[in-house]
Amino acid sequence: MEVRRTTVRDMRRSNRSVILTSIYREGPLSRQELTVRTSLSAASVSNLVAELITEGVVEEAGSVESEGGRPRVLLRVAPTFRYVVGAEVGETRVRVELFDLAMNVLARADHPISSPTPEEVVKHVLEGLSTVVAASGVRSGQILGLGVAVSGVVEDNAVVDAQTLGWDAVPLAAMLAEGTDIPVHVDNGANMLGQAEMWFGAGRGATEAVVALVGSGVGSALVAGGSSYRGARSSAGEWGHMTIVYGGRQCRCGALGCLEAYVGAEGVLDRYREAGGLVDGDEEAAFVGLLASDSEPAATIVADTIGYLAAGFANLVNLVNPERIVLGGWAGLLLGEKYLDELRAEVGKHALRRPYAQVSLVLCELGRDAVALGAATLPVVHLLRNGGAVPASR
Amino acid sequence: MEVRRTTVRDMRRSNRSVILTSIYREGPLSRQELTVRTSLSAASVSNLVAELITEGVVEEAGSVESEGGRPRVLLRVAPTFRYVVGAEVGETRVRVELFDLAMNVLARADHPISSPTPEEVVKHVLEGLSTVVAASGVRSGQILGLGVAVSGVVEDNAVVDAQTLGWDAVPLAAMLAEGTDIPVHVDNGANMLGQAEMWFGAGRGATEAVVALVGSGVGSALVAGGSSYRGARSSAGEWGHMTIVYGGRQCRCGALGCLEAYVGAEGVLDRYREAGGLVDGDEEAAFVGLLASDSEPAATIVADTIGYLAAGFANLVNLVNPERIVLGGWAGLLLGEKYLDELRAEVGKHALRRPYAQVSLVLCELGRDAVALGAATLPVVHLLRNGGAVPASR
DNA sequence: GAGTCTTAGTTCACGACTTGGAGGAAGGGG
DNA sequence: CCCCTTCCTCCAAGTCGTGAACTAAGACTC
Repeated sequence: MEVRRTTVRDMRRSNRSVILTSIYREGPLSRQELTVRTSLSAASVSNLVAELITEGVVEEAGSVESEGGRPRVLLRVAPTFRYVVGAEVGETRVRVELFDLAMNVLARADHPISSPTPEEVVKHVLEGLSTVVAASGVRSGQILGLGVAVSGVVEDNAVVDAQTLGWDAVPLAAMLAEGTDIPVHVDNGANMLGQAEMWFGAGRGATEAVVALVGSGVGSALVAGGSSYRGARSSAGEWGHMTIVYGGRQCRCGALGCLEAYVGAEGVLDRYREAGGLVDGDEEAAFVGLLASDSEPAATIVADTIGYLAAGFANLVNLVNPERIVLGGWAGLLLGEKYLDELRAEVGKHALRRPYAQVSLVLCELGRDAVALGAATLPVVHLLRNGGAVPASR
Repeated sequence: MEVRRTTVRDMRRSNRSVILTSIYREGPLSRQELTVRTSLSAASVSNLVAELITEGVVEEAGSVESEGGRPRVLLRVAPTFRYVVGAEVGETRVRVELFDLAMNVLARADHPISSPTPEEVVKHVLEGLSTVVAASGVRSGQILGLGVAVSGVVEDNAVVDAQTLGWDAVPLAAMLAEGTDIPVHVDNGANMLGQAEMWFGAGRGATEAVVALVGSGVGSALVAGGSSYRGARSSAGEWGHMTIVYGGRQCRCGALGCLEAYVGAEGVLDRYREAGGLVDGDEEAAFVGLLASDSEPAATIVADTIGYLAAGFANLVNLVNPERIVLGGWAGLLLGEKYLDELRAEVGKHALRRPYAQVSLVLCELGRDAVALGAATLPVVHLLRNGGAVPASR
């Protein structure tokens, strides 16, 4: 129950946002189609669109024949109106990518990092930013914002606690802002990958969904009402540390029986090793080996993993009743590519009939490099929400 | 990312709603306080309040001295502007209560029911409605709406699937609407109890919360952003059938290892019985007996129950990061009254440090009779959302 | 190739809205 | 009785979406 006043200005902004969002999300549209979709009057659509065109946010893009009369003029968000930058901060590298508003990659920069201290990361992100700006030839005033994805809990768009990086209350947004004039947004990596899948991948069209990521660790992004759910203090979605075997295996979080300890790649390989399986090479190679093996212990471990993972999904299905679950993460994809049907069937054994019948389980479509893409959508979300108004500064 | 146009009429309605909601939820307020809270201009507050007073929704309620100048006139929602009715449909009885807008009970009617067929329930709800209307002397045109709480999944405010009642796709709202002119709202019982706790009980002030109900079965109401989260098709919150012991005890839902099979009163007593405990009397008496017993098996069972329940809470804490968990349900209250501290400590063992530090675990304050109260808030929510505009009909 | 039909988009007067500022109302203090 | 402070209301100004009338732009007809 939100309580916010509305002024006549808010109305204008809101309607600009409605129009701009429709054009952006639902491809080129004519004014006439906009009046239908938004239920605004033709007069208002015309008026608002004219304003957006004057400002350069929207442009005409050919026309399409109508049903016998004057052709409809198609409108799209001008891809080169502004540009956005997305950065992915991993444990071993920083990747920075620059996109136009149609989310075409115009430039990319990767930096390996040795020790992921905040200072190091800030330095590499800023260097990457300079690199992609220079490489793309985009003037920095044309850049709408920099979205940064970090694997940790991000509160208030700014402060990061990341156990894997050893960070505690790092004011990353503020640190980055010291080195650039471009507006900075920071968010959690899993949420950003989820965001990318929801906008451009397997989540398109869904409003209630879960993007489940299974890699070495296990996490998820919850999507409620079309946008990511953050909980009270931004740490919602910690699906990997859900207790699934009470009193079971020790998890690296310290608790017993977490889902991650059973279906995270590390946990799976540990179980395989204990069952007498042969684990060699790096984690990913070993995981592939496990899936390829037709030995008896391998089959058991894989079957068990599917069972545990299905129970984890079922818990999501029961608790949040999503319309779609999108499985991703490198281990999740490897498993899913081979055993998606088994997984679906197994979820049915653990979930309640009704919500199970309403959910579809699908695989991520974008691959694991979409994190920077997701991060780059942060400034775009901002733009759409503001109805295309860009900060007056600079 | 919602897309809805805004007109100048919406603006008015929205601002009326903001003012009315503030007055309703934050007690008597003066116009001056309203300008501060809503950030509307004094002129608009005055204008809107005048309108609300003319219509009778709001009334002046004394004045309070200001800081040296003209005293502030307090405003409140007129308790007798309209009335609301809440109904609780249980397996063995139907309870109907009539409230004024201040949620004082003016009349109550209970009907035992033998076989909870839809027809029977509809009949008893309508009879209860007549009874409370007659007993209270309220004209039926003054009744804003009838909220009905059913223990089952309620889609679109209307259609009910309830396994415990043996109902499948029962159009309860439509059936009730045939027997009365009063607008009917139907929702899930757990959500309604949660709603009551959020507005008038242990949930006040929280916006991200979970109301966990432990009785013979186990369920919950998820609250996100101040209102109940329903998921894709209204069945969110099925916390009881979360797998918590993979491959564990058989649950009545058919799956293995559900939380309900361990912490639902029925499951607890089954475990007690298997451990050699003495279970007699009805379920509730037996449960009280278990808690009162100082035998060795009883102590073990209770300790285990606390452990399982804590793991269930921890899963909620990790996944949805609530600021508050409110424990209710008759068994939950019995357990909580005696072992709340142990429960809190145990949750810490299963949950991640960060979200655990952000959540508070408290007991329900309203008792189990608050379901009808919660149901009666449905029409009130409607009224507040519409800014006090009542349907013109009748 | 002029006229006509159909659909798309635009212009404009109108009513509804919020707002800032001026002014009135209501109490206390000298 | 006057002045001060604070709360509240009235009014002119500015903004916005809307419906109706109007223009634009193709296709179709004869």
